[in-house]
This record gives sequence, C-alpha cells and structure tokens, in this order.
Amino acid sequence: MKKITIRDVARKTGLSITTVSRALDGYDDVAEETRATVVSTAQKMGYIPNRAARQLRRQQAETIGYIIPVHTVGFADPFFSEFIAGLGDEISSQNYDLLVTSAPPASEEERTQYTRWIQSGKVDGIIVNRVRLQDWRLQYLARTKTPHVSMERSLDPINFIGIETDVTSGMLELITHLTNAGHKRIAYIGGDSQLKIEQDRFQAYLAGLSAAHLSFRPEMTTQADLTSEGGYQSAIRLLSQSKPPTAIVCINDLTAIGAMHACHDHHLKVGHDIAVAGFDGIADTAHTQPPLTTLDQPVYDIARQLVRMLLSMIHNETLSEKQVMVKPNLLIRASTNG
Amino acid sequence: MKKITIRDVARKTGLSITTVSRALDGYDDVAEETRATVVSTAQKMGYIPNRAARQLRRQQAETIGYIIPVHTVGFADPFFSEFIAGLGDEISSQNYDLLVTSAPPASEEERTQYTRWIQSGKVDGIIVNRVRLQDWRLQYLARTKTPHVSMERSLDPINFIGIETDVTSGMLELITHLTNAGHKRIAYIGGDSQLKIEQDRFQAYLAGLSAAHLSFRPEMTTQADLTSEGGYQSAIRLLSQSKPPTAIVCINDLTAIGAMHACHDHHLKVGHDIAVAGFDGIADTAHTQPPLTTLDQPVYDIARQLVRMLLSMIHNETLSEKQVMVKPNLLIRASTNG
DNA sequence: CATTTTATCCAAAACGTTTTGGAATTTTAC
DNA sequence: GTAAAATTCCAAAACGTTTTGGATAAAATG
Repeated sequence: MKKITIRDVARKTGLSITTVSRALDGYDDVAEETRATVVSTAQKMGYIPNRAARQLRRQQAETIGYIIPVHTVGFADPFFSEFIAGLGDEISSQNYDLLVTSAPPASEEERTQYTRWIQSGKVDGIIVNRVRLQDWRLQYLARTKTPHVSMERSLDPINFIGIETDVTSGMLELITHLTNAGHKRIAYIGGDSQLKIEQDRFQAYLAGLSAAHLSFRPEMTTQADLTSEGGYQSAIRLLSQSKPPTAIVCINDLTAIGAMHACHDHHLKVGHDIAVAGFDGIADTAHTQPPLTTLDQPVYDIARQLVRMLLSMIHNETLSEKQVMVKPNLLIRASTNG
Repeated sequence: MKKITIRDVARKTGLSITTVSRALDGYDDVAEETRATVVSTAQKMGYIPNRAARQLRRQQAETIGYIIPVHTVGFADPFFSEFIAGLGDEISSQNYDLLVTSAPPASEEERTQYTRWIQSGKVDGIIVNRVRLQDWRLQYLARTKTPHVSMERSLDPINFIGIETDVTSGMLELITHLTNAGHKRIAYIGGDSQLKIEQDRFQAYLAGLSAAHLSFRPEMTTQADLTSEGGYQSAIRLLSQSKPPTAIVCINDLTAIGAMHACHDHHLKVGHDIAVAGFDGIADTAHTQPPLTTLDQPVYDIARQLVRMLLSMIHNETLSEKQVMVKPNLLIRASTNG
C-alpha cells in the first residue's frame, strides 16, 4: 500500500502539482472543469495530503493540545471524559486534531510538556483547565503569544479569554435551597487552595452563608483532593465532630460521592438525616444512591465552545465575546430532598 | 518570541547544520568536545527541533492515535478516562504523542477518521478498543500494514496482537460466589451483541450458569448500552417480571450502577434482597451505595503495556509476547454480600 | 617517507506540500 | 483589428529537518 502523493495525482491528470494543489484548495484561478477532474481523480486514487509536509510549509500544525491536569495515576473523573469528548468532536469537525496527554499540576513534567509542544510547533493552540491562582502556564502562553483559552481566569493581570461558570449565583441558589429546608450547619469540602475553582467555590460558599445570615465556622470546612476517596476521608472527619454538620456541600461530584459513602458508614441516611450536594453534574449522579443534588455545568458544550473560540483566535478572526459566563443549573435530587 | 531553528544553533556554534543535527542525535562521528558545546548551546538557546520537518524527512509521525468508540455525545465512562491516562503517560514517557478523538462505532465518521489519520501519515500506529465481531477497522489496519494493538480480538482470521482479559475464569468466580450465597435466578444485562466484550462476557455468563448446574432462561437476560441509564431501564424490565431475578450480573460498572438504582426504586435493598455485580473496576465503585462487587481490570496498566507493545512493533523490535492474557480480580463488596 | 586508515566535519539532496510571481491563452473593450 | 483585461495554468522557491556520500586533516602503518 504505497502512499499516494500529490505528484501521482498530477501525473494522472496531466496537470502540474501547483494546479492540483490549488484545485483541491478551492482557489478561483482554476477552471471549474479541471477542478472537477482533479477532485474526482484525487478522490478515486485515495489521495490525502501529507500532514507533515503541509504543516511544514504552512507553518501551522492544525492541531490543538490539551494536557489533563491530574496527579494520581489512573485518574477517573468523568468530568474529563466529557470534556475531552467535547473537545475532540468540535476539533475534528473543523478538520483539526487534538493532542492529549496528562501531567501533574505544577510539576516539572508539566512544564516540559507545554514547552515541547509549543516550541516544536506541534500545536497551534492550547486549552487550559484547572487554573491555579499563580499559574506559570498562563504567563508562559501569554509571553510566547500562543493562542489559548481557559475555563477559569488566574489572578495574574493577563487578559482572560474563555468560559467561566457563574459559581456565585449557583452556589447561592444551592445554599438557599438548603437553608429553606432548615439546615444551619452547612459544611464544605474543598480542594487544593491553589486552585481557582477552589477559591471561587469556597468564596461562593461563604457568600451563600452570609446571605442566609449564617456565620462561618472553620471546623465546618475541610480540604480534599477532588476524588471520591478524598471526599470520603474528609466527610469522615467532619462527621466525627461532636456537633457534626447537617448538610455537606462539595467542590465536585466525585467528592460528594465519597461523602455520601461516609455518611452511610456513619449510619446517616443521606437525604433524611443529612444533605449532600455536588458540583459538575457528571452523568452518574442521576444514578447514585440516593441520586445526587448537583450544580450542573454543560461541560460538553463548554468544551465545544472553547474550541470554537480558540480556532477563531488562531485564524485571526475577531471574537464576538472574549469572556463568556455560563450559569450552572441546580439539579435538586433526593440527596438533599429525601 | 521567534522560533529557533537548527540553522541558528549552527551559526552560533560556527558548525554546519549537519554536524549540529548529528551531535544532537548522538552519532559517533562527531568529536566529544564539539558535541558538548552543541548540546549546551542548543539547550541555552532553547532549541527544540521542528516536528513537522523532522516527520517529513523521517517519514515518521512519532505519534499514535486512539479513537474513543462512543456514540452518545458527552459520554462519561470513567473506563475511558483511565484508559486514556494510561496511554498518555506511557506514550509521553517515550517522547511520542497521543492523538485523540471520538467517533460512533461503525459510523461513516469513524471510517473517515481512521483513513484520514493513516493515509495522511499523522500517526504511526493505532490503539483499538471495543472491537466488534466483524470489524472493518482491524481488516483495514491489517491491509494497510498499520501497526496496531487491541484489547480484544475479532472473529476475523487476522493475527491478533494485544491484551485480553480472561473473562471466563473471572465470571466463573463471580457466579460461584453468587451461587454459594444461594442465588438461583441470576440475570444478565449485556450490551450490543456485535461487541466482542458482549460475546465474551455473555458466553462466560452461560458457562458460569452451566458450571453451577443452572439452566439458562432467556427472560433473565436483556441488552442495554453500557451506560447507567441503559442499566437502569434494563433492570426495571427484569424486575417487573412475575419471577424477578435475585441477582444481576452486568456487562460493566456503569450498567450496574443504573441497575442498583432500579433496584432501589423497586424497594429492594441491594446486598440483602438482591445482588448486583459489575465489570471493569472503575474507581467510584468503591463508593457507590452500597459499594459494588465487580471484576476489576487493571485498565491503567493494560493501557501502558499496550503502548509498549505498539511502540516496539513500530520500532521493528521482536515482541516477546504478542498475546497477553490478564486475569480480572474479583472484588467482593456489599452489593452481593450485604 | 609514502600510503592507508581513522577521526571529524560538511554540502547538497530529499521529504511533500503551498505559495509566489509570472507566462500563455482567451476574451473583452474600443 | 489592436490593446487591455481576464482566465487558466505552471516552474521554482521555500518550509526545517535528516541522511547520503564524500572531503579534509590527522594518525597509524609499512
């Protein structure tokens, strides 16, 4: 199975390489008739342009990169599957490709991955996620003028392009829902304090409390690592206090799943004796026992839209909206509403 | 931030492009001393070879591809996250890259994705998953002599290279565990009958029944789609019969999670009134309510080993083992052992 | 000392595209 | 009927590497 090059197509059609190339690329300086024959014979011969050659000449990779920011080997947050699926679908629908790898946040490995991809021209743009408060990635991308979009902004004064979730309004709605049900001791299980989502969600939790005229109690908050196991351990600690919480708000769904497990081990019936809520809206939460109340983000759609924004930046088109804000959707289920 | 090419390094060191290239690639026809200066100035200047140029010349992409075989938009099976993480980690540790996209199984889109990547030379090899009984992908890959490895073999007489799970022994263990607990009406929720894993797991289920001297009852099996929602619907159907099952074995964990939810809606206490078991061993299953009994596959490690096999094929090394069989590990938890 | 071997280096070709800057032909305008 | 404009095509350069096939100088051999 020899590879078919543009030269073969040129020979077959009796035209020059130039004309074949331009015919296929839809330039208007080639006659309709010749274009038709070129297109059909190219199709018939199964010609597909060599990517490396095209990239080299065009100085474009037609590829965008995403590095999954995860430390544990064998991570399994469905959030990422959904996100990657969204990226992949939109990217390939635009005839681009998606390069993926994973690297622990803020590690040396992360740094070499980013620089390798960008310096070697393997990618034209980058999608960033799980932004840290001080994040060298955004600084580096800005400095090298690499097109990028992100799901959160950092603290650095770099102009942000991407999509954010309106955590404050969502969290307010959730806490109101809980206080309406009479909850007074509402705990919070968060993540690494360097994470922007942690800051956002924790601040929103505080705002929610104060809106409900509840005072903040340090012993009602703990930090986990965004996994079920972390949620389980943190919830165990919260529940072992003399005055345990009656509701637990979690930074994400995985944490909440672990927290529900911990409640059960403490012989508390989730939804009756204690309320638990998550954040993200991953698919399984509809089928946990009990089904989990969560602030649903349209992760798949966010991913697709991020790609659209990034690609129009790469193509030097002007963005209609550089900063998009989406409202999460509060899904009230049995875990807070037994 | 101009891109630094090999020409710049050559100029700086006063050497030729050739020598710089060969120095960096470790050829032995360059003096130790010059190599040292080349390496250090290249490093200092931040030179990273352009990937497109290198690929074009070498006729190698140093990239391998994986197409997630999934139909629903916004899939979220943690199985895939874990698999992709394994692929990505091993691949980047060998200085290769991983190209990812998704396409519905057996769709036209799938076909164009595969051919586009392979014909255009974007990837040197492919990882295949969720093989169908008749699978054009394996035929195509064999025909085009594209290096590939897979997690299941198809029926076609193509010599298989990859890693399989020993479903039969695992399933036997599981069914024995259930019959020992006195279960006689053991149901099975499967997936698309074209899938190799469906055939394997269903056959293993039948073998397990007959080993326990239980007769197969068609009304005890149903087909879902490997999602929680599908598992829920299928289980509802099973439970609505006049003589419902006392145990349900599921093709994967997601299905089992949905099935547990259905049991709960039927006011059956999972682990007491009915047993439910899954397959895959995704991380959350430790924290479902109740924790799920499952046949755990070391997905992350399988992914890494698949990559190692694929890369040695690409490098024309001889494989010590072309066909590896791994035993799943039966994790007995409360869902069958209340 | 002349010849061969070894150790270093390099010029030029090649990989398969896209793009530039015309050239040749045909059509339109006057 | 001639000049200008439009249409259609193409040769050659360029993208940044790696590799081939020597060239040169130094060392070893006789």
